[in-house]
Amino acid sequence: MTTFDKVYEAVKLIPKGSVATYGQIAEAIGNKRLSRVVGYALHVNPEPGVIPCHRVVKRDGEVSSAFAFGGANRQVELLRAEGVGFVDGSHVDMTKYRVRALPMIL
DNA sequence: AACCTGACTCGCC
DNA sequence: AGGCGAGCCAGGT
Repeated sequence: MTTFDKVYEAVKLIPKGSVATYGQIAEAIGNKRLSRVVGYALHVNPEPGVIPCHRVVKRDGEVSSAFAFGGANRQVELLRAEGVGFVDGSHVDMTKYRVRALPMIL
């Protein structure tokens, strides 16, 4: 079980219609400072259709600038399709759609 | 094998 | 309040 695998596991646990921050993923796998690694993990291994990386956003709710499935705009589209609301064109309404607590990965 | 970099976050100035 | 440096892991050069 590598750190990357844990990241993927945590991301898969994000409920549909909600989003999680990189920090929350990092926290779920044991170290909140891994937030950076979380992003890199999804960057190099976006396993399309398996890992819902579009549900992962920055701490302030802004979608990442380099999205693998066709641009940040595509990510926003996917989230909207799941019922996630936005405060503007690129910021998720974190007060309503951010997951309260993400299960710890052991 | 070492060094650099990258979807981030937080603390200090 | 905004800017900068540090800390984390893996892969490429």
